Amino acid sequence: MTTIGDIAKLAGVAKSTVSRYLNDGSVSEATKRKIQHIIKETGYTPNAFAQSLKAKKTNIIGTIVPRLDSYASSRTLIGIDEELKTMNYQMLISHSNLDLEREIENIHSLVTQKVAGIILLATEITDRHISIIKEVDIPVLIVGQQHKEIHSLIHNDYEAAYEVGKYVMSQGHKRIAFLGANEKNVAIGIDRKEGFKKSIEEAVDIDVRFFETNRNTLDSVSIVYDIIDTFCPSIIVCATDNLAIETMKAVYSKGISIPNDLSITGFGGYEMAEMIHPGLTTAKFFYKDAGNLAARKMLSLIRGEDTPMKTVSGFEIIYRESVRKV
Amino acid sequence: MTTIGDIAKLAGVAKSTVSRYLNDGSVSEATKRKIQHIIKETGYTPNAFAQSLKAKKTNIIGTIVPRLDSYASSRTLIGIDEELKTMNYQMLISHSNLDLEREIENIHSLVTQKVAGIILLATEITDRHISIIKEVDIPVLIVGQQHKEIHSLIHNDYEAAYEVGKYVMSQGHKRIAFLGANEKNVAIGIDRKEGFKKSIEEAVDIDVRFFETNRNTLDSVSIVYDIIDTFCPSIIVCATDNLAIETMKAVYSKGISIPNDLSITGFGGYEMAEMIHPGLTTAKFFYKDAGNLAARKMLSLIRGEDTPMKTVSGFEIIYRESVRKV
DNA sequence: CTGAAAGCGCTTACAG
DNA sequence: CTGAAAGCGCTTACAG
Repeated sequence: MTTIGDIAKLAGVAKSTVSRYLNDGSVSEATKRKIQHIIKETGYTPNAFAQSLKAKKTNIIGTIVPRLDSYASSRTLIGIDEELKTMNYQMLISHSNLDLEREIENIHSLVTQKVAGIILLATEITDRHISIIKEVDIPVLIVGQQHKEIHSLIHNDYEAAYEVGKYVMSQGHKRIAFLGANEKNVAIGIDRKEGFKKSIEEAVDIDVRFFETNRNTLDSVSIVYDIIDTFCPSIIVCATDNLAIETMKAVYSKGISIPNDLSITGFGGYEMAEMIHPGLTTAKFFYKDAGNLAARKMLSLIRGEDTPMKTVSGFEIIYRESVRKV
Repeated sequence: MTTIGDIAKLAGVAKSTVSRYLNDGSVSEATKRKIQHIIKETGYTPNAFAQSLKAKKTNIIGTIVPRLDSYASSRTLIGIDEELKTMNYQMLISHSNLDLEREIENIHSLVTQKVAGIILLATEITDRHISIIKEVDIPVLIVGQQHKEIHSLIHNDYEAAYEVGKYVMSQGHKRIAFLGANEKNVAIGIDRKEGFKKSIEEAVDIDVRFFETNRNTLDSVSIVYDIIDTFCPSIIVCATDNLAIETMKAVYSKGISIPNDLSITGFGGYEMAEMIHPGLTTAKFFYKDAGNLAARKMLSLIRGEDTPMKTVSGFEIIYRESVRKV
């Protein structure tokens, strides 16, 4: 292992000069070239531990992800990683397994590891989150949820749901079931529902009913059976793509055809929404782009630049075959 | 930030004693209690950089993942992380984005970061992989592929494919299409095909044809149309679940019904295979368990224990509605 | 622009 | 069982 001392000796300069070359760079052109050459030759890379020990900061951004096996999370992480790399930062992932307790522990342990900042892919923001985030002295950015006291990056759940609602009505649907998710997840459980509600506000002559699951996926098919038996809608608007795909399955199992007898929509724009048959009409969010954005926002937070508390990432409605015009 | 020096002062002992308490622990009961108490009170956690700088090793296991947004990868990572935590190790993920060049760079950069070992979720093992893995002086474990010169953990692709083949024939299928994946991925492209071939060796009166895509998913629907038009099988055995799901879609688009007119099977046991309609018959691999196993295997490699070069993780055939008895 | 020196928070022989 | 001291590989005032 070559150290900064070896480089210095080979270049005939002091360690501090090599260090300066590596950092601020107030070094003469001649020595610069000499050092550069030697570093290339030896394949020297600075010891990150020594750097961090001395500099008391790292170029590591910690991320906390509730579920590694979720399309939205993975895509967001890919976006964060991609952007961080270009800025010479590194991403460290910690997995909370949907456990809010563990999420808080993870914040602590990332702080102990002296990460430069934390990006939390959030599901639910509790008071304990708020207080620990404020108490910690590195920037924390939440993605997917918002809170007025914390920097956040959200998807435009509200607008997306509004557009979905408008589209559904434009297709002539009058008996509409909205299958929502648990309200503890504000973005998915509440914002999507409220955006949808807004869209039907001025509609006349329609019948809308709201249903809710305990999670972002189906707890049991019985809720779908219930919706069909008691309400008999022409369309079910589901709050997530996974929910929509599971609903489709439950619908089929009753011998009902999609979209001929019943239409379905989702939210998310997961890869699967396109792969299945019929293709799922959905509001697509740009998870990877949001990840890029989050990384950039984190960097400006670290640099102490003036950064808006809330950033909103876009969406696009994808029209596929799961919705029929009535 | 409290340091080991603060603890020492408060406890009235030397730093080395505190350090000893933290490590080997040859400390008297009395001082042990004293130190323990102070550590608890101050919430002291050792500075990981200083530790690593001095000890020249870390308790970090680097993982290299080709795609973060793949079910198999995510579940494996969850398994690795889970197990590593119980052994007081930490997982560091680096993403290669399916780029073999980057995979090799990642190995280098993990080594630079002094990780204790590397787990590579492999897709393709090239000669350059072999040589860099041998040249590096920390243990490297590949998961998902095998190579006789490297420690590996594989899924039982061969046996699983054999069982799938046997099952398909037990259901009376005689015109069978096998839709394989790119052979560069040996586990998926070759082992699954060979296992399947083995199962049909002694079958009489059947007609089997082999097709191949360039990736693990469908490049275009035309290959499915081709299979149907030129061969007209009663079942298509697909080398991955994603391939099977996309094939189902292509099949539907021709107005063909599954499984009435055509049966489909996959490999993987992805969450989606269950969520779609009809449910996909598939060989399920235990990705999370494999991750657990990989972590344990890595630890015994680090400890220099005697470890078999190759470990094989199990599988289970899941029977769902996508296959019909003819 | 450059170098000598101190120090970041630990660990590890060594001596007692 | 315990402590003093050296040193891991860097960075950063300070002085020139």
